[in-house]
Amino acid sequence: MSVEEAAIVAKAGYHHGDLKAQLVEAVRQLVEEKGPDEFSIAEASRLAGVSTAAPYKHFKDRHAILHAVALDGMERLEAAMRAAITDLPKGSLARIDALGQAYIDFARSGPGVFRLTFGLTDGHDAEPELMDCGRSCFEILLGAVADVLERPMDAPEVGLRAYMLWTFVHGHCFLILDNKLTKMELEIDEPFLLSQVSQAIFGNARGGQAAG
Amino acid sequence: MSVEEAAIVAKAGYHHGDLKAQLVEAVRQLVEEKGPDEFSIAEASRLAGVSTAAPYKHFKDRHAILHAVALDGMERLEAAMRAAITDLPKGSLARIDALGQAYIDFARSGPGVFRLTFGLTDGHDAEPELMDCGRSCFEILLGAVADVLERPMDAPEVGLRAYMLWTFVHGHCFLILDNKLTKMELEIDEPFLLSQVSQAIFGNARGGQAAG
DNA sequence: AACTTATGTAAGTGTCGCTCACATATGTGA
DNA sequence: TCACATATGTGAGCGACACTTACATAAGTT
Repeated sequence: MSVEEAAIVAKAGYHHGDLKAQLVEAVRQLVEEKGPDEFSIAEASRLAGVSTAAPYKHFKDRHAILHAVALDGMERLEAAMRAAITDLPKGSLARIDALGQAYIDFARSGPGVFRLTFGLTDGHDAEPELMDCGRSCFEILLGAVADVLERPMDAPEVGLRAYMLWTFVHGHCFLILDNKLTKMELEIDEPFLLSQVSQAIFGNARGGQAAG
Repeated sequence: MSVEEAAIVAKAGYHHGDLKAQLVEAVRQLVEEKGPDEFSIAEASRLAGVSTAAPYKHFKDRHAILHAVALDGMERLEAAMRAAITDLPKGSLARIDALGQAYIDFARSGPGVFRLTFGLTDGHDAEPELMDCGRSCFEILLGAVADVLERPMDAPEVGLRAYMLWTFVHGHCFLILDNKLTKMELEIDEPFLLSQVSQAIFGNARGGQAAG
C-alpha cells in the first residue's frame, strides 16, 4: 500500500489517524527518489494528504523528521543484522560475512536512507536514540568477532578487528552507492571480496597471535 | 585573507574581478561551518559582497556551485596524495600508509567538503571532470599497490587490494567524521590501525613483510 | 568612438520552512 | 450526557531562498 492509498484509508474524516508514521514513510520515499537534499516537508504533506502545517504537530522541524527516518532505517538495519546470523553457527566466519552482506544489502536497498542514517552532520549527540541503535548494531558485530577470536567482547583485538571490518564494509557501501566501482573500471565479485577481507583480517589471528 | 577581505580588495568598482573563485571559496567556508545542507547561495553572495543574482553569471545553479567546490576539493586531495609519496621509496608499504594518511588528513581538515566530494547524489557526480579527478586519485593508489606487488597496474590482484585499501580508508574517514569511534568507546591508535590494515592486506602477499 | 561581450544590479516569482490563530475530533470525569 | 482539556487538523501569512528577467556598467576589439 502506497502512502497515498494509506492516506485515503486512514483519513476518513478531519483527523488523519496515523499521520506521524505515514509522514516518516512519505519522507523515506522522497529521500530515496530525490535525495536527502531535495525532499521537502510540503511535498511529504501532499503525499500524505494533509496541509503543510500538519507535520509540525508531530515533529519539531525538518531535522526532526529526517532524524525519525534515519532512526527507522537504523532499526531496520539492526533487525536485518540480527536476522542474518541466526541460522549460522556461533564463531564461524560465515557470520562475519553475513553481517557484512546484510549491511551492504541495507545500503543498496535504500541509498538515500543509508546516507541519511550515517551522514547526518548535526548533533548525533543530541540524538541519543540514533546513537544507541548504532551502538547496538556495532555490538552485534563485536559479538561475532569475539566468538571467532574466542576472546571477550571488550578485548582490544576484538574492537580493532571489528572496527576494521566495519570501516571496510562502510566504505564499500559508500563507494558502490556512488557507482565508483564501475566508474573505476574495476570488476570485483562482491562475495569474493568479502571473503578476501575476512581472510585478510582473521587469517593470521586464529592460528597464531592476535593483534593489539 | 578571508573572503570578505579578498572581496573588498578585488571589488574596486562595479565589477568584482575574481567572483567565480571567491564564490567557490565562500561556499567552501559555509559548507564547513554549517554543513552542505544549510549553506545558501544568498549567504555566499553576501560573503563575497555581491548581489544574490551575481552567482548565476558564473554558475548554472546551486548544484553547479557545489560541484565546483567538490571538484576543487578533489583536486586538492589529488595534490596531497602526490605530495605524500614523493619522498618515499617506490614499492614500499610506507607509500601505502602515507596515501591513506593523506586521504584521512584531507577528510579531517574539511569534513564538509569531504562529504560533498564523495557524497554527491548520483545525477550530479556524473560530472566527467569530477569523475576523472577521482580516477586520477585512485590511479595513484593503484600505482603504489602495483609497485608493492611488483605486478602491472591492471592486474586483478592489484585492483582488488587497492580497492580494499580504499574502502578501509574511506569508511574510516566517514566514521571519524561522525565521531563514531569515540562514541563506540573504541580506543584505536590511527597509525597503528593503518599499519595493521596494510599488514592484513599485504602480509601474505610479500612473504609476510610488515609495515614500518 | 562604436560595437560586442562579460559581468554586475534591482525587482519580481514561486516554493519552502515555520508560526499563529482558529477549527474539529477524542478522551475524561462529574 | 455534558462541559472541558487535549490532541490533531486547517488556512493565512512571514521571511528566506533559488532562480529569472530587464537593465546598467565595464572591458576588449576594431
